[in-house]
Amino acid sequence: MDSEVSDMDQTPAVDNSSMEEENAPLYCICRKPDINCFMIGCDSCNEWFHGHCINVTEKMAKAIREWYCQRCQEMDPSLEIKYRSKKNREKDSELERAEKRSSPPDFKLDKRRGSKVKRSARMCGECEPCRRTEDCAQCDFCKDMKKFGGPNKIRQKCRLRQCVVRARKMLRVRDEEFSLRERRDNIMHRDRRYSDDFDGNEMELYQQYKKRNMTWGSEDEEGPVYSPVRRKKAIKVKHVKRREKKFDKKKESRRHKQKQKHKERSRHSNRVDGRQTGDLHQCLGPNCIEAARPNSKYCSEDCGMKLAANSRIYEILPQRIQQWQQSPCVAEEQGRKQLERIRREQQAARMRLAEMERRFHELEGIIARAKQQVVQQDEEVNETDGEDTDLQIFCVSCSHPINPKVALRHMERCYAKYESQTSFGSIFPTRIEGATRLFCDVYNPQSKTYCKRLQVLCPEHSRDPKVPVDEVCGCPLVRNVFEPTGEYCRVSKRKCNKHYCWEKLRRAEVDLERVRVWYKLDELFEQERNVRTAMTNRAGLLALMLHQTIQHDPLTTDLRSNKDR
DNA sequence: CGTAACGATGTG
DNA sequence: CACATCGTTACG
Repeated sequence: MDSEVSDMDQTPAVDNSSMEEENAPLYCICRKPDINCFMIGCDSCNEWFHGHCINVTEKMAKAIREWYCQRCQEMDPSLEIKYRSKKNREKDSELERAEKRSSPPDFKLDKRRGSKVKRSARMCGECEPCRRTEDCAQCDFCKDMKKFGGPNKIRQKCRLRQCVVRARKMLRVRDEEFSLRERRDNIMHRDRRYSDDFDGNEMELYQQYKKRNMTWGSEDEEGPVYSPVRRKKAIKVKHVKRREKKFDKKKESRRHKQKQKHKERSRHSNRVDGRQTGDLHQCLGPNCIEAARPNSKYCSEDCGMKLAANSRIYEILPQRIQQWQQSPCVAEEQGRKQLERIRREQQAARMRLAEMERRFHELEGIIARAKQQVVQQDEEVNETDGEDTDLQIFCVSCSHPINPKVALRHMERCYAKYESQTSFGSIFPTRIEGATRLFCDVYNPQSKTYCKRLQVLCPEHSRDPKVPVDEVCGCPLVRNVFEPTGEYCRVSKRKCNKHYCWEKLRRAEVDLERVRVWYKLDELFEQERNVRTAMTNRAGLLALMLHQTIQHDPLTTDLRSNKDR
């Protein structure tokens, strides 16, 4: 009997290794998990069987009303497979389909045997948790339930009622709640029971099933029993879509897992090798004759320190320092060059910054002067350039058609409207010394951020000031786009559509450039710091001890000859 | 990989 | 229809 069981275990093992879930519930004579194929349940023992293992097709099952497995029939010869009458077949088939053929084995109340315990894909029906009927009211899942005043967000069965065998591991009782040992014992015990459950002459049965294959007839061109291709064909339609996805994913992850396993294995073996060779050695300490401690090269810490001081610091280090000083350091040279370059760029950036600051003040001057202009009334006549009225413009923000005359004004406002609906912040306030009016920097207590728009351009935190009636536009007029004429637009600011918000835009232009230069400076500073750290760390104690430069004399050693040989 | 959340679905 | 609880998914 024992030998038979082990034989039985071996047969499916061929395939088991490739099945991803070690803990998936096993079914059928083949003791394999639910593999997405058509399955039929025994109405006596409630075990589920893969259709192809026992040569029952989905079509055939339609005609079956009650079905009993080989083993049950042998134990109780009165059990007979019952078929539907042709009349009822059509009617009942829909109903029965759900119960009989669902895969994985769906809910099934064991009414016939009088037991109240359910068996399902997630319930073995026999373990203590499965038999338990009351919720503990203590675990997180219970506390989530409505009846215990919870929000019903988790919606899982009480931890104490999660099946030991089939429930997903994460749902079972948490480790803290049971001592580890206790749990391990439980599981082992239960696993035994389960395989015992199916210990009968399974090999024999299997052979018999195989022999009987012909008697069932094979109308559904059932191929070889273990062909994976055929298995796919038999997947129950209802769940196919979802499950196929899952399958693909699992395949992926399995491949991944194998890789990981391999890595782990090799790492592990390395470690073991290293350890085992150092079994009982003499302490490596200078002049020490004691045995080394296990897992150490020395008999004591003292010896380790002594050796380090003697051989490493007093002997190796001076040599290394000498060696280091003998050859010129290429990296050092490169570092110096980089520093030079960085400094040059910094210089340039500072100049640019100064230039921008000058432009900044210049612009403010221009604006101040412009404000002193007086509004010229007769300009309004010239302003009526009605020749373009049939031209249509669409706002870039809201895409509404707008009058070209007010286009600038509209788009500016429209943009501001949308822009102020979003935030653009950082958790740090700006700290640039000596810079005036750059970032908005308004603090938002909700998101705990400081606004990082340009101050002049931030519609969220600053509104354009209301224009007094008598204010002049004052935009410096130009000829051929770039040549300033020295004159200013003298239309009333409220009416000037040509130069809408010109101060704002000009300021933004300057500020943007200033920000860019600051960024550049920041970047350069970072680079400088990196290069400097690299240079100071070079030829440090640790580096000297860890690395050494081998001096190849170019005259006597030809590196290539070594390789070519 | 575990957790939280939630739609889906079977049950009473 | 409410409830129980499953399977899936987004997320950290």
